[in-house]
Amino acid sequence: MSTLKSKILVVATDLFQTRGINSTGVDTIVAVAGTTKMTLYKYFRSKEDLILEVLTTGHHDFQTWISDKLNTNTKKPSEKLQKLFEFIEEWVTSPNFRGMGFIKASAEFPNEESPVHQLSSEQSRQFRQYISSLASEANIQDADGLALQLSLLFEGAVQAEQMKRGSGAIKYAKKAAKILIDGASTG
Amino acid sequence: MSTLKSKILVVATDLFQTRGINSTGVDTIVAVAGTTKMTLYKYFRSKEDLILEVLTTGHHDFQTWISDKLNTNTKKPSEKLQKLFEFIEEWVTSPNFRGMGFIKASAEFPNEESPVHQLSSEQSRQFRQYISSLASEANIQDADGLALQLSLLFEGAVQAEQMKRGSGAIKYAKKAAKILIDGASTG
DNA sequence: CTTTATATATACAGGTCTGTATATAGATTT
DNA sequence: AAATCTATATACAGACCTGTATATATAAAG
Repeated sequence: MSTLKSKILVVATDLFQTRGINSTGVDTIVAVAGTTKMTLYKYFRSKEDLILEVLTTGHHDFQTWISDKLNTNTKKPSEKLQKLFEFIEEWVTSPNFRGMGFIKASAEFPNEESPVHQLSSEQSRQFRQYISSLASEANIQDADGLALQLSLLFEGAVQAEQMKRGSGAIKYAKKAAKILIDGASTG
Repeated sequence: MSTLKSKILVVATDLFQTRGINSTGVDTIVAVAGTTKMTLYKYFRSKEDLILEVLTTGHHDFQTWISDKLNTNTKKPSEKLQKLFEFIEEWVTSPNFRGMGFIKASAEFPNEESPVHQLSSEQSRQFRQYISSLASEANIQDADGLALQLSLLFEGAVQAEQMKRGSGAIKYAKKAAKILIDGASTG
C-alpha cells in the first residue's frame, strides 16, 4: 500500500475519533496528512469510501490483535473468556489507542440505510459473535446472552474511555465481566 | 411555555434521535413542526441553544419519571437499586421512548470544549451519581464502583435499543445488573 | 533527453447549512 | 377603527462542504 494512502488512513482515523466524522472535512484531513485533495480522491472514490476503509482497517487491526493475544497466551477455552478483558484493558490503555471506530460511527450515522451504519452495525455484531464463540468453547449455556452482556460492558467502557482518558471505566468493566462470567459458568 | 416552542422541542428531539443532530437542519425541523425559521429563532437564540434545551428537557423528564417511580413503588433502600432496571426497561420499551439524548450527543460532539459535549457529559455524570446515591442508601460499600458498572450496562443497552428497537439488550442488561447488585451487596 | 507516472497548487461548480432581513397576514387590544 | 403583537412567506448573505478541472512540478525509466 502506498505510504501516502496509509498516511491518509492514519490521519483520518485520528481526526474522526477526536473531532467526529461529520465534523472533519477532507480539506482538514489532507492538510494534516501533508498532501492534497487530488491525491486523496485518487486513493478513495469518496469521503464515504474513506470512512468505510478507516472502519475496516481499525476493526481488522483490533480483531487480529486480540485473537493473537488470546491464542498465544491462553490454552484452556475457559481461560480465554477470563483473559479477554485483561487484553481489552491493555488495548484501551495503550498509547496508540484510537478508540473503536464502529462505536462512534453508529452514533453519527443512525440512518439504517447508510452504508457506514450498516458496516459499523455489522462489526459490532461480529465482535459479539466472537465473544459468543469463546463462551461456547468454554461450555457456557447461554453463550449469546453472556456475550451480549459483555459487549455492553465493553462498548460502554470504550466510550467512557474515549470521552475521558484514564476514566477508570475499563477497570470496573473488567471486574463486572469477571462476576458475570463466573455466574454464567457455575449457573 | 408557548405551544409552538414545545412543538419545536418535541420535533427536534425526535429528529435528532432518528437522523442525528448534525444531520438535521433547522429547515427540516421547522418544516416538520409546521412553522418557519423566524419563529424558531424567536424562541432559540441558535441551533446550539435548541440542542442544549432538548438535552435539558429530555434529561429532566427522565430523572423525574424514574425517581417518582422509585419513590412511589419502593420503600426499602435496598429495593430501589433492584427496581431501577425494571423501570428503565419500562422506560426503554415504552412507545414514546426517544432515546437518551446525552448518549448520542456526546458521540456527535466529541470536542471537550463544545457546550453540547459538556452538558451531555455532565448529565451522564449526574445519572451515575444518582445510581451511586441509591447504592449508598442500600449500604453498599463501593457505591461509586457499582454505579459505574450499572451505568455502563444502562448506556450500552440504551444505545443498542436506539440502534435496533426490540434488540432485547435491555433484558440482558437487567439480568446482568441483578447479578452485579447481588454481588456487591453480599460481598 | 524525452516520456511517463505521481504529486502538487489552485480554482471553482454546485450543494447545504445557519442566521438575518424584509414584507405581509391575522388576531387581539385599545 | 387603529394600533400592536404574533406568526408567516420568502429571499438572501456568508460560510462550509464534497468532488472535479486545469495547469504545473518532480522524479524515475526508457
